[in-house]
Amino acid sequence: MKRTGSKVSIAVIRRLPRYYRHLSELRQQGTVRISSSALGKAMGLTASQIRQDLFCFGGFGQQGYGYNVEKLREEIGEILGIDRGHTAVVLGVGNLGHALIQNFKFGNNGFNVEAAFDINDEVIGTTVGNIPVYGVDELDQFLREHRVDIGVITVPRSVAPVVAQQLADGGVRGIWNFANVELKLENAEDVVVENVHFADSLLTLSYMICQTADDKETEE
Amino acid sequence: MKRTGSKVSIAVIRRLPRYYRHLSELRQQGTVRISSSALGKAMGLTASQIRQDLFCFGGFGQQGYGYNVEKLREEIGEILGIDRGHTAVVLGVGNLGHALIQNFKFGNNGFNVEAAFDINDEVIGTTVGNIPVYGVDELDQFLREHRVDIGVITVPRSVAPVVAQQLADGGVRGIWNFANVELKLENAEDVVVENVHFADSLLTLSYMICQTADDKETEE
DNA sequence: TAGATTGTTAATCGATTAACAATC
DNA sequence: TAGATTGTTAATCGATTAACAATC
Repeated sequence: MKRTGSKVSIAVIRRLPRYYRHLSELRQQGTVRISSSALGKAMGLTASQIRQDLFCFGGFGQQGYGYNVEKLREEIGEILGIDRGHTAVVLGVGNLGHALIQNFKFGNNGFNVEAAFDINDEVIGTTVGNIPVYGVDELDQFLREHRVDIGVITVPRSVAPVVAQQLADGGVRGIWNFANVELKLENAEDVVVENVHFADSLLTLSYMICQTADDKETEE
Repeated sequence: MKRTGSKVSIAVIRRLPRYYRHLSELRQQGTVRISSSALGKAMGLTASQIRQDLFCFGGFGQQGYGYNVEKLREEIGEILGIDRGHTAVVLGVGNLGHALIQNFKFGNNGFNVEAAFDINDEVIGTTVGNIPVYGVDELDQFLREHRVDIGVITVPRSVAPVVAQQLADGGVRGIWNFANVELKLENAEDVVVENVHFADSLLTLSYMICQTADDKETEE
């Protein structure tokens, strides 16, 4: 089990959810065991890298056999903290907040959404997919009365920093940020911010399609 | 200008949109010039890395002065292809498709959304934020009649592969994929897929908040 | 047992950082 | 000119790949 406290690189960490997803698919297909080379081929990674990645956490395979899909999936899920009963609140019930609450499977990733908050009187007091919507003025009190692990920020970028600080002060441990700003938090050393920057993603795609077009022209 | 055809690493490319965003903010604040060290401090990068990154494209600074914010922003924008008049179509007008069309500023990133497609008769024929919604059965014809650079996939994961293949066959150059599947395209060597995996992002955050919690316990 | 495949160390490769001459 | 800061090469660091003994 060797839960080494020593740093595992962020590159490895960001591959874990992909492993988890692929293993979940394999499990659904009824695959019982898989070798590092087979998994690598399916995911576009080298067998070596997969073994090295898993070795960071102790290695969950068996020589001559490979990895048990079900077991490896569970182990990775545990590493990612899917079994910890994390809780979340959503800040901003606009189009994106709505979309996340209604379509995104928080439960599959070990999170339970406890409440949502907005400033718009038209949505306050309603529920979205069984989640109650409160006014932002009730946020501080809610955070005092409930253990909330993360806040999901889907408010406009202008108010995002304020809401983020409020969440951090209220004791959340992480912020999942969909607003297109780099959040800078005060007195919040331990609060982790994970950004989802749509624009960055789209611009990367923009660059890459230009490249393929250019390559064709110069035929290199 | 030295537009070297030689490979620029993906790590560098993925930093370019961040540079662009920060430079846009600086410009709005009225900042005229900035040094690599000042920009580095603001972005959490080393000055060396910034100069090295920009050097990949020829370097846009001036010794003893630094970088002109406006000019550097424009240069990076050009590298990213923001000025190329890219076009997009959105596949799936559910909550997420709606959110993207109405809230995400495609225009700021050099994209114009030409149309959206869905299977639901209730939305077909309507418009969302001035974008007409057609039936998916009209997609092939639309792609034949219009130059569409990218397709934005916000359909359920079960139908995503089919739609993606249709887009690729129809000649798009990129796919911006929000469905939680790894797309495998046939006969589409040049089609670039950029994934936005919400689950991967959330699970990474989940891991990281577990870490900070564990660190505290073991007080290392 | 023989074959397969991992765990784990070593070698390689690439990306980041450091250094400094060039030059504005 | 003197000071500042880049462009650019060299050094370092870290991540990926290769190799192979361990072992199921």
